[in-house]
Amino acid sequence: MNAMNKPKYESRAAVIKAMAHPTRLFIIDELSKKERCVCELTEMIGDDVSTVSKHLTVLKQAGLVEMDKRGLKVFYSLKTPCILNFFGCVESVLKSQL
Amino acid sequence: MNAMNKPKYESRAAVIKAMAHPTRLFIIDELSKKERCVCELTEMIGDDVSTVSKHLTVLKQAGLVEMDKRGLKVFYSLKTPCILNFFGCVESVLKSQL
DNA sequence: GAACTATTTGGTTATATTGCCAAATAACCA
DNA sequence: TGGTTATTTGGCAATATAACCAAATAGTTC
Repeated sequence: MNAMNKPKYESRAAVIKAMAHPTRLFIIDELSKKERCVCELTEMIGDDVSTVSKHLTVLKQAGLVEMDKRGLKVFYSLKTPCILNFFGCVESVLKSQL
Repeated sequence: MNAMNKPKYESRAAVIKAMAHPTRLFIIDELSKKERCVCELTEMIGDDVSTVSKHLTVLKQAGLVEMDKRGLKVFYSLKTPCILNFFGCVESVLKSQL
């Protein structure tokens, strides 16, 4: 017996998994204010550029951000602002923990 | 330079990570309809009971579900229904992928 | 074309997650 | 007490993730 529609939950999980990292949540928060190039995000985060670049790739693959190359720089922006509504709920989960 | 408030994003990521698995998303969906015992969820999912039990532990630790032991059975229920609002946004991300 | 800057890709290592089986625990019933 | 059912826990193997460094790529400028 398997009442679970796997593909449906697998595709949802892929999107949510892409958000499930502190650095990527920070990036989402930051991009909700304005677009940013990789160099700016790297400066703010303090990790190696290659690490930040890989996080951005994960977010892009999930369809959460999009990129725009202008000259040497690549600017990333938030594609789906509705995910921001979610953070309020996450905060309430955290508060209910205490 | 590190402009990222790490603890804030780490605690948020912990909650989101708990959701980031197809089986756990299914459980959340199911519990949004009504409480369920481990045996019912296991039957629907089709994995080993121990696997389902561990998924439930992850959700409980994150503060997303709560349990109520009655006799031999343990009933789990959704503690924070606001996370359901999020799935609509996830679906729109998936649609924008095509 | 050479030098420079910004970003991505490849490779390696360390750590975390998942799923199964077997064994332990807990509550019920005869 | 002994047997049965429901759930959790421990342990193991397979796989996935994350971070760093080094090297490759792409676009600019001289």
